[in-house]
Amino acid sequence: LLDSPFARKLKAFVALSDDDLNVVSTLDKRKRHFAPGRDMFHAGQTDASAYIMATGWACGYILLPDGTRQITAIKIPGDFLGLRSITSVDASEVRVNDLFGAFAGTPRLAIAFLWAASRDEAILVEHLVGLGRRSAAQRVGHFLLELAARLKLVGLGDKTGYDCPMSQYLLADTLGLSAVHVNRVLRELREAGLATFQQGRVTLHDLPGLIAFCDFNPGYLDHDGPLLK
Amino acid sequence: LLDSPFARKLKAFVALSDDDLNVVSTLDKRKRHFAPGRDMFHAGQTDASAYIMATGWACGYILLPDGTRQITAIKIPGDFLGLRSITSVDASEVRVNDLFGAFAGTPRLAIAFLWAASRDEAILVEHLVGLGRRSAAQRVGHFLLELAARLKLVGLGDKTGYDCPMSQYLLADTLGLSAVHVNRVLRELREAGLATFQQGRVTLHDLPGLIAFCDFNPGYLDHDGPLLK
DNA sequence: CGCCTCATTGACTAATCTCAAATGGAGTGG
DNA sequence: CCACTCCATTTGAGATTAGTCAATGAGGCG
Repeated sequence: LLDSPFARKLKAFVALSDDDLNVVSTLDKRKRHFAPGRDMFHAGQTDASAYIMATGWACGYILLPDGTRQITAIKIPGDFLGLRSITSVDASEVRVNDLFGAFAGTPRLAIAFLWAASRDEAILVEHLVGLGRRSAAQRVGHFLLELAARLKLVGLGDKTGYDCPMSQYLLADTLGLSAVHVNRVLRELREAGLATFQQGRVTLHDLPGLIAFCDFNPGYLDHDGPLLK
Repeated sequence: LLDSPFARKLKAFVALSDDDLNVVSTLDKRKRHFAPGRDMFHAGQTDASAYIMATGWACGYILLPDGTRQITAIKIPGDFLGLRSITSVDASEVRVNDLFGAFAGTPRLAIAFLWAASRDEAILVEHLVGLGRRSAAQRVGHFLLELAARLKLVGLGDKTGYDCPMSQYLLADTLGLSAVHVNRVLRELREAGLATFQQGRVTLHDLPGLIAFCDFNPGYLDHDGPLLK
């Protein structure tokens, strides 16, 4: 339990005592399972619960009246969320009251949560920048690199790459592109020897090259924090 | 003081007692002034202060190595921020410790701050959706409508429109477009009789028409809250 | 006046989307 | 095992959107 993805992530950036970690593990009590494609939350739902992902991937999204979809966040194990599952997801339900209770006794834990929230916002901002000002190829590459870094932090993936359950359609709706164009860009990256996205597996063939190509700066993923904002 | 834009905004969504409002006004003590174009914060700066805007406009932005800029947020009076000023800005500096002190005695105030933070995130998400899935014209119109709603909440603007100090370049960097294209889109909106953006003034000639055209749903600006996330 | 910045417009280019079709694997029922 | 369907991927061709480059005005300001 002390080695859950969530605890792993917090430990990487906020010094937590064994007592703090024990409190974290008590939050992990109420386990729930979600089938692939199932909605964990609905828009506007004011629920007194949230979830910490243990296994699986999930995304948050908005549907527009013309039928298009924009994915607003991709969540992996260790992330805090209220979203929709992509793959089969195991998550711990956390009641708001439990959370406040946990904070009362362990202030460092509150700081860790604030740090995590601040990081989530930084990720959101980085996606905004990508949608606004990066080319399709840079956007795709940047996203693949971000996922690699986030997964590594919770102990997933390896030197060569990582497993990624997203279809090219999901990638398209995440990056504001058409699925057709995502496919073409992936081919470009593959032919340039930078990265491969195939059969549920992302392989980073030329990490330094890809980082240079996308102007990827991981600072936003391991920032100092938490900032107040 | 009880009628500052910030208090006004909070009051609109969270029931605050006179005591709560008095605590709010104590936060407004440390007034500061920022000249147009001046940076109030620098990237990555881990400062123990934040600001509440009283007058003026500000924006947050990221500069990319190729010289382009993406504006990540536009802030108006009543907003909470750490950013850059567009016009001359008056703001109250708030120390983190003061904030925690204020929360300790007035829990409803903490809820109000959480609500405001949650609303800021909803605005960010809506911009993300716009960049990813809306046409240039819808994006521009949607943004003009959002500003109208946000300004109205803090008592700025009127039935016909509002004053807006943004240049078309700033609008372009906010919406992920080129300044030239922003100009063209504004002309379209003008010729369609929907809205005018000229001489620092936004005039909404056909509000229902513009709302329909942009699929503007203000729900994200006055959501129930605060949600946990 | 001379020098800015911002707004405006035209002509052309480039990026991305849409439509359409072909491919290929995974499951399903016979 | 085979035929069939479903879904994701792949590719091509042409249309559309938005960007780039370039030039001209219009207004503010020393």
